Amino acid sequence: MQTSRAIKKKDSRHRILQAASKRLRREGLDGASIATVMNDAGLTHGTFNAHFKNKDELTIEAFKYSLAQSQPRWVKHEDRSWQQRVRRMAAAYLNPTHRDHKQGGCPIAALASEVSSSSAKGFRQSYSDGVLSTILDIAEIGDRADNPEKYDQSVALLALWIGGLNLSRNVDDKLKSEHILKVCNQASARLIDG
Amino acid sequence: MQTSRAIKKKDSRHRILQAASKRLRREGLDGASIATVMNDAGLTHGTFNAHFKNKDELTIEAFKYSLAQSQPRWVKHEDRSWQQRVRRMAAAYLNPTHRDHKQGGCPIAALASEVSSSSAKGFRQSYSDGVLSTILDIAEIGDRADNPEKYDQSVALLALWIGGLNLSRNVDDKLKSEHILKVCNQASARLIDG
DNA sequence: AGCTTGATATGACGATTATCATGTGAAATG
DNA sequence: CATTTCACATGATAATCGTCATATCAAGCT
Repeated sequence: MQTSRAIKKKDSRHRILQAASKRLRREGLDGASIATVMNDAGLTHGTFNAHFKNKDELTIEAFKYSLAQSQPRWVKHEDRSWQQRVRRMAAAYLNPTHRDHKQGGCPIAALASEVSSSSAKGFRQSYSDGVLSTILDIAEIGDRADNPEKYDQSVALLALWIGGLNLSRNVDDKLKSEHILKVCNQASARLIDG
Repeated sequence: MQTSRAIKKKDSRHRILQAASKRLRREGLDGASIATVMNDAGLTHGTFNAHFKNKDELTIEAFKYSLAQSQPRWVKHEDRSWQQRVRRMAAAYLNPTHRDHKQGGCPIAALASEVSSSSAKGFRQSYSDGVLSTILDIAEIGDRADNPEKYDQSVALLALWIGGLNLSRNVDDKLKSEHILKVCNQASARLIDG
């Protein structure tokens, strides 16, 4: 049975994860301090250990949480073709809204250059798993062997998207930033149309 | 005149920048603590202020330093064509050696996802400038107007390279990591050959 | 009702951080 | 050679961090 206390705790954990995933994406691995996250969740910092073993565990869980949240990005639409589908996904990924909402956006892009220097081994593993499953999601296959060509195209697309999104986030000039997004969109189309 | 003291100080500053640029690329913005950097440079942490105003200034200078160091990556070779040149650069960028030597590699890739959350405003500006000048370096032009098509191709290439390098750094499986590099190399070729 | 459980609060701990005031010793100056 | 200058060392400072021991108080159980 779910006692009201258990429900309350589950709800708190959910709020903590929600807050942590936002901070994680917006401010990076070191930015999401426990005190800040707990405060965002409406709790005091000392209660943290009751919900997570330590910060590494929170980081891993928050990453998985945000990855699951951004999963809808890759789900099937009514697309006429895979080419059509990829073009739609590129447009959704490489656009000013996603660029300006890092805290709610793709965690793979948001943490791309921080993972390798993280001391949390489990987090690196989770990120790696996330990348590989995202590639398969883009390709709409369960394994590379199902369609090596599509898999390889998806790898290049994800690389282009992550790189393009981060470049656009880091270029001050608004016009140039949006030009980067546009150009990467076009390059996506060229990569699939062959 | 250069007194021996002035030479010594210049040399110390050089060693600090060298150490900081390595730490910055390997461990990110927060990883390069002053104490660690100064220790790497063979000095004590307290002396830091004699060389730099504060940590933000060090970060900016270290970034510029590493950008200048990796400039040779883009310089002219005896290439038969721009296509040939870009193919050579892609191969030099997207390879296991560069992947495994983050501390000596491209600072744009090493900090790609950390810049936007940095509190150091001057650093974001420097990074932005670095990105834009790198695009021009790849295109071998002085301004986008000189050759808009080449400029746009260079934008997409840089995005693909940064994204691909970071993905390969963050995928645990060695074979899959190297496959990512290979695939992005091929995609580079397709983006230029049209 | 009395007792136990558990979710959260309070507060302290050591470690690490950036910054800065002061001390020291050797190089530069006259 | 006496004095000044300056690169660097030493040590203190306050702030922030992750972690944890203990307290509180309401929910659940007998």
